[in-house]
Amino acid sequence: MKYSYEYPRAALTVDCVVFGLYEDDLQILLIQRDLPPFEGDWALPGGFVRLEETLDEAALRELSEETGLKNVYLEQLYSFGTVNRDPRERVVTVAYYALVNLSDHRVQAATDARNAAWFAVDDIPSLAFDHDQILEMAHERLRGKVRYQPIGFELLPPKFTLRQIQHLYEVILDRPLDKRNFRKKILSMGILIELDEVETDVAHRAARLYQFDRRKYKRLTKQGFHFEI
Amino acid sequence: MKYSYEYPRAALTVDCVVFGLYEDDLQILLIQRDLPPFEGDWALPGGFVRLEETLDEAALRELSEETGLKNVYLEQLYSFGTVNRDPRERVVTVAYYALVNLSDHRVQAATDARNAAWFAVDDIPSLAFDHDQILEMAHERLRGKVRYQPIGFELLPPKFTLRQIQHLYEVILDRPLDKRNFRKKILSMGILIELDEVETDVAHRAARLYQFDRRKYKRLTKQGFHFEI
DNA sequence: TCAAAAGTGTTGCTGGTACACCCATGT
DNA sequence: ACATGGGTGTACCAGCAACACTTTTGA
Repeated sequence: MKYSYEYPRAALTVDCVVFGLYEDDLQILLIQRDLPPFEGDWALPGGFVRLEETLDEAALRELSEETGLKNVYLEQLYSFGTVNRDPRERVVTVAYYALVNLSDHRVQAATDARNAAWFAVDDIPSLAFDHDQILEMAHERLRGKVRYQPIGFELLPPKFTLRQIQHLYEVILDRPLDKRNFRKKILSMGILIELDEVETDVAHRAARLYQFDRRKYKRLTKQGFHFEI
Repeated sequence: MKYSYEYPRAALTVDCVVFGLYEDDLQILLIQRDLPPFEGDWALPGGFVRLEETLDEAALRELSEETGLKNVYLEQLYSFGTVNRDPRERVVTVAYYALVNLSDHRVQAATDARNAAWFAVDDIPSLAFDHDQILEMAHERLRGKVRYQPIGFELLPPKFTLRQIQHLYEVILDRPLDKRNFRKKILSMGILIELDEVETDVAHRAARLYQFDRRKYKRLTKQGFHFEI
Protein backbone atom coordinates (compact mmCIF):
# COMPACT_ATOMS: atom_id res chain seq x y z
CA MET A 1 0.00 0.00 0.00
CA LYS A 2 2.68 2.48 -0.94
CA TYR A 3 1.02 4.41 -3.75
CA SER A 4 -1.37 7.15 -2.65
CA TYR A 5 -3.52 9.53 -4.59
CA GLU A 6 -5.83 12.37 -3.71
CA TYR A 7 -8.78 10.78 -5.48
CA PRO A 8 -9.65 7.09 -5.79
CA ARG A 9 -8.51 5.41 -8.98
CA ALA A 10 -9.81 2.54 -11.04
CA ALA A 11 -7.44 -0.28 -11.83
CA LEU A 12 -6.58 -0.57 -15.52
CA THR A 13 -6.19 -3.82 -17.38
CA VAL A 14 -5.95 -5.11 -20.94
CA ASP A 15 -7.68 -8.23 -22.26
CA CYS A 16 -7.17 -9.98 -25.56
CA VAL A 17 -9.49 -11.97 -27.76
CA VAL A 18 -7.13 -14.18 -29.75
CA PHE A 19 -8.59 -15.65 -32.91
CA GLY A 20 -7.16 -18.60 -34.78
CA LEU A 21 -8.46 -20.71 -37.63
CA TYR A 22 -8.28 -24.44 -37.12
CA GLU A 23 -9.73 -26.67 -39.79
CA ASP A 24 -13.42 -25.85 -39.99
CA ASP A 25 -13.57 -23.64 -36.94
CA LEU A 26 -12.81 -20.13 -35.93
CA GLN A 27 -11.33 -20.55 -32.48
CA ILE A 28 -10.34 -18.36 -29.60
CA LEU A 29 -7.76 -18.82 -26.90
CA LEU A 30 -8.85 -18.90 -23.25
CA ILE A 31 -7.05 -19.16 -19.96
CA GLN A 32 -8.39 -21.06 -17.00
CA ARG A 33 -8.29 -18.90 -13.88
CA ASP A 34 -6.47 -20.32 -10.90
CA LEU A 35 -7.46 -17.58 -8.45
CA PRO A 36 -10.71 -16.06 -7.29
CA PRO A 37 -12.87 -14.44 -8.38
CA PHE A 38 -14.22 -16.83 -11.01
CA GLU A 39 -11.65 -19.43 -9.97
CA GLY A 40 -11.68 -22.33 -12.40
CA ASP A 41 -13.64 -20.41 -15.02
CA TRP A 42 -12.30 -19.63 -18.43
CA ALA A 43 -11.31 -16.05 -19.20
CA LEU A 44 -9.60 -13.95 -21.82
CA PRO A 45 -5.86 -13.60 -21.42
CA GLY A 46 -5.00 -10.22 -19.94
CA GLY A 47 -3.71 -8.37 -16.93
CA PHE A 48 -2.79 -5.07 -15.37
CA VAL A 49 -1.26 -2.22 -17.31
CA ARG A 50 2.08 -1.06 -15.92
CA LEU A 51 2.92 2.60 -15.65
CA GLU A 52 5.93 2.40 -17.92
CA GLU A 53 4.26 0.68 -20.86
CA THR A 54 1.67 1.78 -23.42
CA LEU A 55 -1.64 -0.04 -23.75
CA ASP A 56 -0.46 -1.87 -26.85
CA GLU A 57 2.72 -2.93 -25.08
CA ALA A 58 0.72 -4.20 -22.13
CA ALA A 59 -1.47 -6.29 -24.41
CA LEU A 60 1.53 -7.77 -26.21
CA ARG A 61 3.30 -8.48 -22.93
CA GLU A 62 0.32 -10.22 -21.38
CA LEU A 63 -0.18 -12.29 -24.50
CA SER A 64 3.40 -13.35 -24.47
CA GLU A 65 3.43 -14.10 -20.72
CA GLU A 66 0.17 -15.98 -20.57
CA THR A 67 0.14 -17.76 -23.89
CA GLY A 68 3.63 -17.57 -25.33
CA LEU A 69 2.31 -15.84 -28.45
CA LYS A 70 4.48 -13.25 -30.17
CA ASN A 71 4.41 -11.33 -33.43
CA VAL A 72 0.66 -11.44 -33.70
CA TYR A 73 -1.62 -9.01 -35.46
CA LEU A 74 -3.08 -6.90 -32.65
CA GLU A 75 -5.68 -4.19 -32.70
CA GLN A 76 -7.50 -2.28 -30.01
CA LEU A 77 -11.17 -3.17 -29.83
CA TYR A 78 -13.01 -1.17 -27.18
CA SER A 79 -12.75 -0.14 -23.54
CA PHE A 80 -15.14 -1.63 -21.04
CA GLY A 81 -15.89 0.36 -17.94
CA THR A 82 -19.09 -0.83 -16.32
CA VAL A 83 -18.88 -0.05 -12.62
CA ASN A 84 -19.24 -3.59 -11.30
CA ARG A 85 -17.64 -5.67 -14.00
CA ASP A 86 -15.09 -6.89 -11.45
CA PRO A 87 -16.61 -7.84 -8.08
CA ARG A 88 -13.50 -6.81 -6.12
CA GLU A 89 -13.16 -3.21 -7.16
CA ARG A 90 -13.49 -0.85 -10.06
CA VAL A 91 -11.53 -2.16 -13.00
CA VAL A 92 -11.57 -0.65 -16.46
CA THR A 93 -10.24 -2.82 -19.24
CA VAL A 94 -8.99 -1.95 -22.68
CA ALA A 95 -9.87 -4.89 -24.89
CA TYR A 96 -7.82 -5.98 -27.90
CA TYR A 97 -8.23 -8.65 -30.49
CA ALA A 98 -5.43 -10.62 -32.06
CA LEU A 99 -5.21 -12.80 -35.14
CA VAL A 100 -2.75 -15.67 -35.20
CA ASN A 101 -1.75 -18.28 -37.67
CA LEU A 102 -2.41 -21.64 -36.01
CA SER A 103 -0.67 -23.74 -38.58
CA ASP A 104 2.65 -22.50 -37.28
CA HIS A 105 3.32 -25.44 -34.99
CA ARG A 106 5.58 -23.57 -32.60
CA VAL A 107 2.59 -21.46 -31.66
CA GLN A 108 0.60 -24.53 -30.83
CA ALA A 109 3.36 -25.89 -28.63
CA ALA A 110 3.87 -22.62 -26.81
CA THR A 111 0.25 -22.45 -25.83
CA ASP A 112 0.10 -26.08 -24.76
CA ALA A 113 2.55 -25.34 -22.01
CA ARG A 114 0.05 -23.52 -19.81
CA ASN A 115 -3.53 -23.70 -18.69
CA ALA A 116 -4.66 -22.26 -21.99
CA ALA A 117 -6.91 -23.89 -24.56
CA TRP A 118 -8.55 -23.16 -27.88
CA PHE A 119 -12.34 -23.17 -28.19
CA ALA A 120 -14.52 -22.93 -31.28
CA VAL A 121 -16.23 -19.53 -31.16
CA ASP A 122 -19.67 -21.06 -31.38
CA ASP A 123 -18.99 -23.41 -28.51
CA ILE A 124 -17.62 -21.23 -25.75
CA PRO A 125 -18.15 -21.92 -22.06
CA SER A 126 -19.53 -19.08 -20.00
CA LEU A 127 -16.67 -16.75 -19.25
CA ALA A 128 -15.44 -14.83 -16.22
CA PHE A 129 -16.30 -11.14 -15.73
CA ASP A 130 -17.92 -9.52 -18.79
CA HIS A 131 -15.67 -11.45 -21.12
CA ASP A 132 -18.60 -12.96 -23.04
CA GLN A 133 -19.56 -9.46 -24.00
CA ILE A 134 -16.02 -8.58 -25.04
CA LEU A 135 -15.79 -11.74 -27.12
CA GLU A 136 -19.10 -10.96 -28.77
CA MET A 137 -17.91 -7.51 -29.77
CA ALA A 138 -14.58 -8.83 -31.03
CA HIS A 139 -16.33 -11.44 -33.14
CA GLU A 140 -18.60 -8.79 -34.62
CA ARG A 141 -15.63 -6.56 -35.37
CA LEU A 142 -13.78 -9.38 -37.05
CA ARG A 143 -16.79 -10.27 -39.20
CA GLY A 144 -17.12 -6.65 -40.23
CA LYS A 145 -13.50 -5.76 -40.74
CA VAL A 146 -12.45 -8.89 -42.59
CA ARG A 147 -14.63 -7.77 -45.49
CA TYR A 148 -12.95 -4.48 -46.16
CA GLN A 149 -9.43 -4.90 -44.83
CA PRO A 150 -7.04 -7.69 -45.79
CA ILE A 151 -6.69 -8.96 -42.23
CA GLY A 152 -7.85 -12.46 -43.06
CA PHE A 153 -4.35 -13.31 -44.26
CA GLU A 154 -3.15 -12.97 -40.67
CA LEU A 155 -5.04 -16.16 -39.88
CA LEU A 156 -3.35 -18.12 -42.66
CA PRO A 157 0.18 -19.41 -43.09
CA PRO A 158 2.40 -17.23 -45.32
CA LYS A 159 1.77 -19.53 -48.28
CA PHE A 160 -1.80 -20.60 -48.83
CA THR A 161 -4.18 -21.89 -51.47
CA LEU A 162 -7.17 -20.04 -52.86
CA ARG A 163 -9.33 -22.72 -51.31
CA GLN A 164 -7.92 -21.82 -47.88
CA ILE A 165 -8.76 -18.14 -48.19
CA GLN A 166 -12.21 -18.88 -49.45
CA HIS A 167 -12.76 -21.29 -46.61
CA LEU A 168 -11.56 -18.65 -44.15
CA TYR A 169 -14.14 -16.19 -45.42
CA GLU A 170 -16.85 -18.81 -45.38
CA VAL A 171 -16.10 -19.64 -41.75
CA ILE A 172 -15.89 -16.05 -40.58
CA LEU A 173 -18.83 -14.72 -42.56
CA ASP A 174 -20.76 -17.93 -41.91
CA ARG A 175 -22.08 -18.34 -45.43
CA PRO A 176 -20.99 -20.22 -48.53
CA LEU A 177 -19.23 -18.35 -51.33
CA ASP A 178 -19.17 -19.23 -55.01
CA LYS A 179 -15.81 -20.70 -55.95
CA ARG A 180 -15.45 -19.15 -59.39
CA ASN A 181 -16.67 -15.72 -58.36
CA PHE A 182 -14.47 -15.72 -55.30
CA ARG A 183 -11.35 -16.60 -57.29
CA LYS A 184 -12.12 -14.07 -59.98
CA LYS A 185 -12.56 -11.36 -57.38
CA ILE A 186 -9.57 -12.00 -55.19
CA LEU A 187 -7.22 -12.56 -58.12
CA SER A 188 -8.47 -9.47 -59.92
CA MET A 189 -7.37 -7.32 -56.98
CA GLY A 190 -3.78 -8.03 -57.87
CA ILE A 191 -2.62 -8.38 -54.29
CA LEU A 192 -1.66 -12.03 -54.43
CA ILE A 193 1.66 -13.40 -55.64
CA GLU A 194 1.23 -16.62 -57.56
CA LEU A 195 4.03 -18.95 -56.50
CA ASP A 196 5.60 -21.76 -58.51
CA GLU A 197 4.70 -24.14 -55.74
CA VAL A 198 1.80 -26.37 -54.90
CA GLU A 199 0.62 -27.80 -51.62
CA THR A 200 2.08 -31.12 -50.51
CA ASP A 201 0.77 -34.17 -48.69
CA VAL A 202 -2.73 -34.00 -50.06
CA ALA A 203 -4.58 -37.06 -51.35
CA HIS A 204 -5.78 -35.36 -54.50
CA ARG A 205 -4.67 -32.79 -57.00
CA ALA A 206 -2.42 -30.28 -55.26
CA ALA A 207 -3.51 -26.64 -55.37
CA ARG A 208 -1.27 -23.76 -56.27
CA LEU A 209 0.17 -21.67 -53.44
CA TYR A 210 -0.12 -17.89 -53.16
CA GLN A 211 1.31 -15.19 -50.95
CA PHE A 212 -0.25 -11.93 -49.85
CA ASP A 213 1.68 -9.04 -51.41
CA ARG A 214 1.75 -6.43 -48.63
CA ARG A 215 3.89 -3.97 -50.57
CA LYS A 216 1.61 -4.03 -53.56
CA TYR A 217 -1.45 -3.73 -51.35
CA LYS A 218 -0.01 -0.59 -49.72
CA ARG A 219 0.89 0.87 -53.07
CA LEU A 220 -2.59 0.24 -54.46
CA THR A 221 -4.20 1.64 -51.34
CA LYS A 222 -2.35 4.91 -51.80
CA GLN A 223 -3.78 5.05 -55.29
CA GLY A 224 -7.30 4.77 -53.95
CA PHE A 225 -7.75 1.01 -54.20
CA HIS A 226 -10.25 -0.36 -51.73
CA PHE A 227 -10.11 -3.99 -50.63
CA GLU A 228 -13.51 -5.61 -50.39
CA ILE A 229 -14.90 -9.14 -50.36
CA MET B 1 -3.65 11.71 -0.41
CA LYS B 2 -6.04 9.28 1.20
CA TYR B 3 -6.32 6.60 -1.43
CA SER B 4 -3.48 4.10 -1.53
CA TYR B 5 -2.83 1.02 -3.56
CA GLU B 6 -0.24 -1.70 -3.64
CA TYR B 7 0.80 -0.90 -7.20
CA PRO B 8 0.95 2.49 -8.90
CA ARG B 9 -2.06 3.41 -10.99
CA ALA B 10 -2.60 5.53 -14.05
CA ALA B 11 -5.20 8.26 -13.89
CA LEU B 12 -8.18 7.68 -16.15
CA THR B 13 -9.95 10.38 -18.13
CA VAL B 14 -12.45 10.73 -20.93
CA ASP B 15 -12.20 13.24 -23.79
CA CYS B 16 -14.82 14.15 -26.36
CA VAL B 17 -14.55 15.28 -29.93
CA VAL B 18 -17.82 17.11 -30.49
CA PHE B 19 -18.79 17.59 -34.13
CA GLY B 20 -21.33 20.06 -35.37
CA LEU B 21 -22.28 21.25 -38.83
CA TYR B 22 -22.44 24.97 -39.30
CA GLU B 23 -23.19 26.32 -42.75
CA ASP B 24 -20.37 25.15 -44.98
CA ASP B 25 -18.13 23.77 -42.26
CA LEU B 26 -17.79 20.72 -40.14
CA GLN B 27 -16.84 22.15 -36.77
CA ILE B 28 -15.62 20.87 -33.45
CA LEU B 29 -15.99 22.23 -29.97
CA LEU B 30 -12.88 23.14 -27.97
CA ILE B 31 -12.25 24.40 -24.47
CA GLN B 32 -9.54 26.87 -23.61
CA ARG B 33 -7.48 25.60 -20.69
CA ASP B 34 -7.18 27.91 -17.71
CA LEU B 35 -4.64 25.79 -15.81
CA PRO B 36 -1.23 24.34 -16.58
CA PRO B 37 -0.10 22.26 -18.33
CA PHE B 38 -0.88 23.80 -21.72
CA GLU B 39 -2.48 26.80 -20.02
CA GLY B 40 -4.23 28.97 -22.59
CA ASP B 41 -4.16 26.26 -25.23
CA TRP B 42 -7.26 24.75 -26.73
CA ALA B 43 -8.18 21.21 -25.77
CA LEU B 44 -10.96 18.69 -26.12
CA PRO B 45 -13.59 18.81 -23.40
CA GLY B 46 -13.04 16.01 -20.90
CA GLY B 47 -11.98 15.08 -17.39
CA PHE B 48 -11.45 12.39 -14.82
CA VAL B 49 -13.60 9.31 -14.59
CA ARG B 50 -15.22 8.84 -11.19
CA LEU B 51 -15.37 5.46 -9.54
CA GLU B 52 -19.16 5.34 -9.41
CA GLU B 53 -19.82 6.11 -13.06
CA THR B 54 -19.30 4.16 -16.29
CA LEU B 55 -17.09 5.52 -19.05
CA ASP B 56 -20.11 6.60 -21.09
CA GLU B 57 -21.57 8.36 -18.07
CA ALA B 58 -18.30 10.15 -17.44
CA ALA B 59 -18.20 11.38 -21.03
CA LEU B 60 -21.79 12.61 -20.87
CA ARG B 61 -21.20 14.30 -17.52
CA GLU B 62 -18.06 16.08 -18.68
CA LEU B 63 -19.78 17.24 -21.81
CA SER B 64 -22.66 18.59 -19.84
CA GLU B 65 -20.42 20.28 -17.24
CA GLU B 66 -17.95 21.82 -19.63
CA THR B 67 -20.15 22.70 -22.56
CA GLY B 68 -23.77 22.47 -21.40
CA LEU B 69 -24.52 19.89 -24.09
CA LYS B 70 -27.04 17.16 -23.35
CA ASN B 71 -28.82 14.47 -25.33
CA VAL B 72 -26.09 14.17 -27.88
CA TYR B 73 -25.19 11.18 -29.98
CA LEU B 74 -22.12 9.74 -28.29
CA GLU B 75 -19.88 6.88 -29.24
CA GLN B 76 -16.62 5.55 -27.89
CA LEU B 77 -13.73 6.14 -30.26
CA TYR B 78 -10.47 4.70 -28.93
CA SER B 79 -8.32 4.67 -25.82
CA PHE B 80 -5.04 6.53 -25.82
CA GLY B 81 -2.35 5.35 -23.48
CA THR B 82 1.04 6.61 -24.59
CA VAL B 83 3.24 6.81 -21.52
CA ASN B 84 4.01 10.53 -21.66
CA ARG B 85 0.91 11.98 -23.18
CA ASP B 86 0.40 14.03 -20.02
CA PRO B 87 3.57 15.68 -18.71
CA ARG B 88 2.47 15.46 -15.07
CA GLU B 89 1.90 11.76 -14.71
CA ARG B 90 0.57 8.69 -16.46
CA VAL B 91 -2.91 9.41 -17.77
CA VAL B 92 -4.90 7.07 -19.98
CA THR B 93 -7.86 8.58 -21.76
CA VAL B 94 -10.89 6.97 -23.32
CA ALA B 95 -11.83 9.17 -26.24
CA TYR B 96 -15.40 9.63 -27.47
CA TYR B 97 -16.92 11.50 -30.32
CA ALA B 98 -20.26 13.25 -30.25
CA LEU B 99 -22.55 14.58 -32.96
CA VAL B 100 -24.75 17.55 -32.21
CA ASN B 101 -27.30 19.52 -34.08
CA LEU B 102 -26.07 23.10 -34.13
CA SER B 103 -29.22 24.63 -35.49
CA ASP B 104 -30.86 24.11 -32.13
CA HIS B 105 -30.19 27.56 -30.79
CA ARG B 106 -30.31 26.63 -27.13
CA VAL B 107 -27.22 24.57 -27.75
CA GLN B 108 -25.44 27.56 -29.17
CA ALA B 109 -26.33 29.66 -26.16
CA ALA B 110 -25.29 27.03 -23.65
CA THR B 111 -21.84 26.78 -25.12
CA ASP B 112 -21.39 30.52 -25.32
CA ALA B 113 -21.52 30.70 -21.56
CA ARG B 114 -18.04 29.26 -21.04
CA ASN B 115 -14.57 29.40 -22.50
CA ALA B 116 -15.66 27.09 -25.27
CA ALA B 117 -15.65 27.79 -28.99
CA TRP B 118 -16.38 26.10 -32.29
CA PHE B 119 -13.63 25.67 -34.90
CA ALA B 120 -13.82 24.46 -38.47
CA VAL B 121 -12.11 21.06 -38.57
CA ASP B 122 -9.74 22.16 -41.26
CA ASP B 123 -8.68 25.21 -39.32
CA ILE B 124 -7.83 23.94 -35.86
CA PRO B 125 -5.18 25.52 -33.64
CA SER B 126 -2.56 23.19 -32.26
CA LEU B 127 -4.10 21.39 -29.31
CA ALA B 128 -3.01 20.41 -25.80
CA PHE B 129 -1.70 16.91 -25.03
CA ASP B 130 -2.20 14.44 -27.91
CA HIS B 131 -5.57 15.91 -28.72
CA ASP B 132 -4.62 16.60 -32.35
CA GLN B 133 -4.15 12.89 -32.77
CA ILE B 134 -7.48 12.11 -31.10
CA LEU B 135 -9.22 14.63 -33.31
CA GLU B 136 -7.62 13.16 -36.39
CA MET B 137 -8.84 9.69 -35.51
CA ALA B 138 -12.33 10.95 -34.71
CA HIS B 139 -12.51 12.77 -38.03
CA GLU B 140 -11.45 9.62 -39.86
CA ARG B 141 -14.01 7.56 -38.00
CA LEU B 142 -16.76 10.03 -38.81
CA ARG B 143 -15.83 10.05 -42.50
CA GLY B 144 -15.89 6.28 -42.53
CA LYS B 145 -18.94 5.61 -40.43
CA VAL B 146 -21.19 8.26 -41.95
CA ARG B 147 -21.20 6.25 -45.14
CA TYR B 148 -22.61 3.03 -43.76
CA GLN B 149 -24.57 4.13 -40.70
CA PRO B 150 -27.29 6.77 -40.64
CA ILE B 151 -25.46 8.94 -38.10
CA GLY B 152 -25.40 11.98 -40.35
CA PHE B 153 -28.94 12.81 -39.28
CA GLU B 154 -27.60 13.52 -35.79
CA LEU B 155 -25.94 16.61 -37.20
CA LEU B 156 -29.16 17.95 -38.72
CA PRO B 157 -32.30 19.40 -37.17
CA PRO B 158 -35.19 16.93 -36.88
CA LYS B 159 -36.78 18.30 -40.04
CA PHE B 160 -34.45 18.87 -42.94
CA THR B 161 -34.37 19.20 -46.70
CA LEU B 162 -32.73 16.78 -49.11
CA ARG B 163 -30.35 19.55 -49.99
CA GLN B 164 -29.22 19.72 -46.37
CA ILE B 165 -28.41 16.02 -46.15
CA GLN B 166 -26.59 16.09 -49.42
CA HIS B 167 -24.61 19.09 -48.30
CA LEU B 168 -23.76 17.32 -45.06
CA TYR B 169 -22.32 14.38 -46.95
CA GLU B 170 -20.43 16.66 -49.29
CA VAL B 171 -18.83 18.46 -46.37
CA ILE B 172 -17.93 15.32 -44.43
CA LEU B 173 -16.75 13.27 -47.40
CA ASP B 174 -15.16 16.32 -48.95
CA ARG B 175 -16.37 15.68 -52.47
CA PRO B 176 -19.32 16.80 -54.57
CA LEU B 177 -22.26 14.46 -55.05
CA ASP B 178 -24.67 14.36 -57.96
CA LYS B 179 -28.01 15.83 -56.94
CA ARG B 180 -30.29 13.49 -58.86
CA ASN B 181 -28.40 10.34 -57.97
CA PHE B 182 -28.21 11.34 -54.33
CA ARG B 183 -31.94 11.95 -54.09
CA LYS B 184 -32.76 8.75 -55.89
CA LYS B 185 -30.55 6.78 -53.56
CA ILE B 186 -31.59 8.24 -50.24
CA LEU B 187 -35.28 8.22 -51.09
CA SER B 188 -35.14 4.66 -52.39
CA MET B 189 -33.96 3.47 -48.99
CA GLY B 190 -37.37 4.27 -47.61
CA ILE B 191 -36.08 5.62 -44.32
CA LEU B 192 -37.25 9.20 -44.77
CA ILE B 193 -40.68 10.48 -43.94
CA GLU B 194 -41.86 13.04 -46.46
CA LEU B 195 -43.60 15.81 -44.54
CA ASP B 196 -46.33 18.12 -45.75
CA GLU B 197 -44.14 21.06 -44.87
CA VAL B 198 -41.58 23.14 -46.65
CA GLU B 199 -38.75 25.26 -45.36
CA THR B 200 -39.51 28.88 -44.51
CA ASP B 201 -37.69 32.18 -44.82
CA VAL B 202 -35.84 31.34 -47.98
CA ALA B 203 -35.53 33.75 -50.87
CA HIS B 204 -36.43 31.18 -53.49
CA ARG B 205 -38.62 28.15 -53.94
CA ALA B 206 -38.97 26.42 -50.57
CA ALA B 207 -37.79 22.81 -50.39
CA ARG B 208 -39.80 19.99 -48.92
CA LEU B 209 -38.95 18.87 -45.39
CA TYR B 210 -38.19 15.28 -44.39
CA GLN B 211 -37.67 13.38 -41.17
CA PHE B 212 -35.47 10.40 -40.49
CA ASP B 213 -37.66 7.39 -39.69
CA ARG B 214 -35.75 5.62 -36.91
CA ARG B 215 -38.41 2.95 -36.37
CA LYS B 216 -38.49 2.04 -40.01
CA TYR B 217 -34.71 2.03 -40.21
CA LYS B 218 -34.53 -0.43 -37.31
CA ARG B 219 -37.17 -2.62 -38.86
CA LEU B 220 -35.40 -2.69 -42.21
CA THR B 221 -32.06 -3.36 -40.55
CA LYS B 222 -33.49 -6.47 -38.89
CA GLN B 223 -34.54 -7.63 -42.33
CA GLY B 224 -30.99 -7.35 -43.60
CA PHE B 225 -31.14 -3.84 -45.03
CA HIS B 226 -27.79 -2.11 -45.12
CA PHE B 227 -27.56 1.69 -45.16
CA GLU B 228 -24.92 3.01 -47.52
CA ILE B 229 -24.18 6.27 -49.27
C1' DT C 1 -10.11 -46.75 -61.90
C1' DC C 2 -11.88 -44.20 -58.38
C1' DA C 3 -12.25 -40.40 -55.20
C1' DA C 4 -11.38 -35.78 -54.26
C1' DA C 5 -10.60 -31.35 -55.07
C1' DA C 6 -8.48 -27.96 -58.72
C1' DG C 7 -9.38 -25.13 -62.13
C1' DT C 8 -12.00 -22.54 -65.61
C1' DG C 9 -16.23 -18.63 -68.81
C1' DT C 10 -20.47 -16.85 -70.03
C1' DT C 11 -24.83 -14.64 -69.41
C1' DG C 12 -28.29 -11.87 -67.27
C1' DC C 13 -29.30 -8.50 -64.15
C1' DT C 14 -28.79 -4.84 -60.90
C1' DG C 15 -27.25 -0.79 -59.48
C1' DG C 16 -24.00 3.15 -60.14
C1' DT C 17 -22.76 7.12 -62.79
C1' DA C 18 -23.14 10.79 -65.98
C1' DC C 19 -25.80 14.31 -67.55
C1' DA C 20 -29.54 19.22 -68.57
C1' DC C 21 -33.71 21.40 -68.32
C1' DC C 22 -38.06 23.35 -66.56
C1' DC C 23 -40.51 24.93 -62.33
C1' DA C 24 -41.77 27.48 -58.19
C1' DT C 25 -41.05 31.23 -55.29
C1' DG C 26 -39.53 35.62 -53.32
C1' DT C 27 -37.61 40.13 -54.35
C1' DA D 1 -38.58 39.97 -64.87
C1' DC D 2 -35.06 37.93 -62.77
C1' DA D 3 -32.33 35.30 -59.58
C1' DT D 4 -32.06 31.27 -56.91
C1' DG D 5 -32.35 26.85 -55.85
C1' DG D 6 -36.08 22.78 -56.27
C1' DG D 7 -37.25 19.04 -58.59
C1' DT D 8 -37.14 15.40 -62.19
C1' DG D 9 -35.63 10.77 -66.14
C1' DT D 10 -32.76 8.21 -69.20
C1' DA D 11 -28.97 5.73 -71.21
C1' DC D 12 -24.71 3.47 -70.58
C1' DC D 13 -21.53 0.60 -68.24
C1' DA D 14 -19.31 -2.08 -64.68
C1' DG D 15 -19.47 -5.39 -61.58
C1' DC D 16 -22.11 -9.12 -59.10
C1' DA D 17 -24.57 -13.49 -59.04
C1' DA D 18 -25.80 -17.81 -60.90
C1' DC D 19 -24.30 -21.80 -62.80
C1' DA D 20 -21.47 -27.28 -64.49
C1' DC D 21 -18.02 -29.68 -66.42
C1' DT D 22 -13.17 -31.27 -67.34
C1' DT D 23 -8.52 -32.05 -65.40
C1' DT D 24 -5.10 -33.56 -62.22
C1' DT D 25 -3.36 -36.32 -58.72
C1' DG D 26 -2.76 -39.80 -55.11
C1' DA D 27 -4.50 -43.98 -53.20
